[in-house]
Amino acid sequence: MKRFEKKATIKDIARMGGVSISTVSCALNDSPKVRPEKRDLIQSIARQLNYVPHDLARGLVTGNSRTIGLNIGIGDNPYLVKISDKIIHIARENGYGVLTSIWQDDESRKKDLNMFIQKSLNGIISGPIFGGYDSTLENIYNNHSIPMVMIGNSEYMKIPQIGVDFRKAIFLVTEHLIKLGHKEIGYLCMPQTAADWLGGFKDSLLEYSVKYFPEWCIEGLGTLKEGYDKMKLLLKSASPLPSAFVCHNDLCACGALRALNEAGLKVPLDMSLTGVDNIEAGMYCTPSLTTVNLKEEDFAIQVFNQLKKQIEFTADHKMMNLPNILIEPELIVRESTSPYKGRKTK
Amino acid sequence: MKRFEKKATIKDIARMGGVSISTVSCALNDSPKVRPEKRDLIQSIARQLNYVPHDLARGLVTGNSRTIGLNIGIGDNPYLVKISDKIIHIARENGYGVLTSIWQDDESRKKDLNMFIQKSLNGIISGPIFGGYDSTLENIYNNHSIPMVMIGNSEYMKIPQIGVDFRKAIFLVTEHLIKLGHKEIGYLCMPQTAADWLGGFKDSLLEYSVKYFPEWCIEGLGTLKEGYDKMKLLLKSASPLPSAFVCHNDLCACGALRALNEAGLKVPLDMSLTGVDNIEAGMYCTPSLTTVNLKEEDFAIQVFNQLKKQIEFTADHKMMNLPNILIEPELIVRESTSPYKGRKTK
DNA sequence: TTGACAAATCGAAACGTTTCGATTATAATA
DNA sequence: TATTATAATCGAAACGTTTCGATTTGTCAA
Repeated sequence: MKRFEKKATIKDIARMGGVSISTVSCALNDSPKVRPEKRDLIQSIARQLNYVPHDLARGLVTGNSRTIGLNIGIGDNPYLVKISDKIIHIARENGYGVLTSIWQDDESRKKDLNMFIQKSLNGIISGPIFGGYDSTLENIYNNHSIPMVMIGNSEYMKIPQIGVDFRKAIFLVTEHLIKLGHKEIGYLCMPQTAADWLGGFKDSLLEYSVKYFPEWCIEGLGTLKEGYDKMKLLLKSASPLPSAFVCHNDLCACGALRALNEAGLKVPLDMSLTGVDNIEAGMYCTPSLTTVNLKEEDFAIQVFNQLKKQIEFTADHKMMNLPNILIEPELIVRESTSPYKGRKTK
Repeated sequence: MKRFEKKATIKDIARMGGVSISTVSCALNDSPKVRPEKRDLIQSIARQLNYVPHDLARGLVTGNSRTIGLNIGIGDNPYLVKISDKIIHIARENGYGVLTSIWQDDESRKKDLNMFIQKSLNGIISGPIFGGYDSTLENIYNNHSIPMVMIGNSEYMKIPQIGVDFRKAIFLVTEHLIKLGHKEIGYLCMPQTAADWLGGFKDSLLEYSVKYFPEWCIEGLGTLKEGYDKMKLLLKSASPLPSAFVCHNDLCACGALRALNEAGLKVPLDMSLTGVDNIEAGMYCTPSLTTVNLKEEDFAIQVFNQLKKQIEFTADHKMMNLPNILIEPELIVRESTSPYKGRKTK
């Protein structure tokens, strides 16, 4: 076939092979109803004509687009990039195309989800949503019979969820610092979800009877810039400084590290520092980051599997109740934390 | 509409409104052929029934899926992630969904491209391909009448390309180092595309009459791990060391930086280091990286625009010859390079 | 040879739209 | 009021498949 020639259809094959359209369809789908010799003949004609099945037509009649939608807010975080990457990969291995949308605000998110509905996707993966209630997503879920899983976790939402036990993650790093002898610990926490993760932080302090200093608990997004900016702010205002600092992810920890370096402070000598996510950058920065492994590969697999289950259930017109899943975090100790050796004054 | 109810179609609206199917179609598409009052009535019925247009059906008849395919090998590189992110964003603003595939090897790549063809996409973006000849892509381009742009550049390929003048990029950083007085410069270069980029390196040396040391020209992929591993190797083998080192991207420069740190060498005092890409991690590591800005935003816009042009041309059955585009790189000097102060011996 | 039964093939409807030519309703003109 | 011209609406075909019930072909036993 040359450029600008019209595509061959099942009809062309039928004409050429002197058989009916339905026979061609069966033959191409390897149905046992068609005689092997005829099947081979038809398939060879198809090959000869450079035939490519027309998924739109097929989808229209079967009601199956063999495509899922991934609607994710990566916000520059390599952890979410990895998860997306992996999901796309697994989906492809399972024969699904992945329509991807990356949202930055709620409005674009809504538009994208509506587009997803129009395209009769087999299912939707959306996230991350940590805590709170997202009406956009829940409306889509309730108003359309479409399989969906949500990345994140929120007790207020009825959509099947795959999340990470962030509370536990924060607990782990905090506990680690406390066990190293630190007693003055700061925390850079997410604005929206402060409550739950902050809970992990406080739990840990409480369990080991360490005092909580609200003035060292700063809100900031999980980006390099925010980690840098907020740490700089802390360095300007606080003296003496906390001897250890918990960042809510590796990315902002790297930013904070930069701010500390600029101020001439050594990590971990002058201040221990921890992240969460176990991104590659945290392994190769100096000092390498103590962090929490959130097993992105496992995560992605679980996400896809839950969606697949739902797709199958829905196809069978069965109702199902999928349990929410929480990925268990795992502490990884590296160079950015060390035993307490006193606090630094500016 | 409740879960598991069948979706409303244009037919339902027609019945309910006591009009014909075609009138409904026109009304929903805001055609001037239908009387305003009737239009509003129909649209309100549509809203009431929670009607969502069926893109598969629409695509089947119009031959337009309003979807493009993005087939990209990001290989962990944040620069390519940014470009993808941006492309997806722009495409959405232009009303296109984006079917995404992330390839790691040529086989999965081929499979994904074939899926793209089946889905009757409006166009395909594929890359990156630097140098050499990729038969998979060119076959798809030649055998199917589908608009396509390629990310990268290769003189052997006939597909419209958007690339970066990497030769120039490498030239710029090398020149910068030479102007700082460095005369013994190493280079971590891409394996496949060594020829062209290496050309930029050699050009620069030649122009300023600086000697080329092939033993310091190491091949390695553009990942953190490779940067780290290869720099470690260099540190083990060479003494005295080069006083400056050019990495073919920021990511492997960060890896190399880590290796230098581990060996107790200070950047830039003991060795100047440069990257390419201007990723965020290079801004926030210590020392921050001297690099080359490849203007990913601009890049993404150009990619989409070229594809769009092609889509429009193809729709009009016009032939067109799009010129290849090369993004002009721009040197960014930061902390990782400093004037020559002698070489380090192990 | 005929009849019966299974296997292979076929025809037609259906999926949900768009679109174009035909038809009908409306308004303007004679 | 009759005639036209124009605007609004409609009917039907088409897009490329799948699928199911109907029909034909083939095989074997009587």
